[in-house]
Amino acid sequence: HHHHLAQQQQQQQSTTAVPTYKWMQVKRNVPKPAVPKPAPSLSDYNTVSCTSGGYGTGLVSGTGVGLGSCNVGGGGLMGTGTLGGVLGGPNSLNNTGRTNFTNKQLTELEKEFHFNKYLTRARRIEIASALQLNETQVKIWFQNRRMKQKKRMKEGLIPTEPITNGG
Amino acid sequence: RKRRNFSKQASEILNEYFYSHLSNPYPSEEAKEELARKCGITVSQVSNWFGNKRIRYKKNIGKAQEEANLYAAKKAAGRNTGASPYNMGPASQGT
DNA sequence: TCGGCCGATCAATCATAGGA
DNA sequence: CTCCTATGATTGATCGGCCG
Repeated sequence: HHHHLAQQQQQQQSTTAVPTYKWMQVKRNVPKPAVPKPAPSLSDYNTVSCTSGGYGTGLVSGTGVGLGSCNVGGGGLMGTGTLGGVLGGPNSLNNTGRTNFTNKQLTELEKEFHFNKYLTRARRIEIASALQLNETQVKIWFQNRRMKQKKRMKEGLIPTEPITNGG
Repeated sequence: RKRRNFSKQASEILNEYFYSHLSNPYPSEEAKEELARKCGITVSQVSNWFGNKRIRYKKNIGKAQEEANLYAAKKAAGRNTGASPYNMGPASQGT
């Protein structure tokens, strides 16, 4: 019940032709598909090509797409983080822009999570810096983590460790 | 850990709901609970199923999905003469 | 008005089950 | 048994709504 409207685009009478509904056209602001830069210049790395606009018929839920396209090189929150690691960061960005958290990073994050489920600005900065992640990355990770634990509680009432029942 | 495919019956129920609400295949929490009960799976599994279904349907728009639609459409039409299995509120559908 | 959180969802991917 | 596809689960990241 949010960005999805059961709005019919076209109602075809023929049974073989299915109408295209809004939800089928919903395209999300997919993260930046990594930076295909085999020859990263040591100086002019400022030219971050973001896929701003240009979705054509795509129904990007975003409001006035243009700035939120790139999750990296943004502003405010992520100061030195730079998710995409424009400077050739050690992060494991996937071809799709999805960050591959390393075991170490996950371990640290989990450890912190056990310490406290919520982070403070200061704490976040520390962790982000320590793990070489974006502040946003850390924030989102905790966000997802909380939701995950909540889900676990709902199903098996067992926080952490999805023990496989032997039944 | 071994993943188990849902029973034929469960898949049937889920598909019936999906294609019966193709215009808005976003079951409400309540509907999910109902589906979960009828399918013998958890609500999360129902959510996963719909999530996968929606995404995969989109990836096949123009292929065989339309055919699948036909399958359920007919089915729903015939069975709805009495107690329709889609009595659950979809997700803020209609007014 | 802005940043953080929640709940739901997306989109890509992993690992396995099932069919030829 | 092997190769390929279908399918359930996982998860980083996005969307809209709400709150201080």
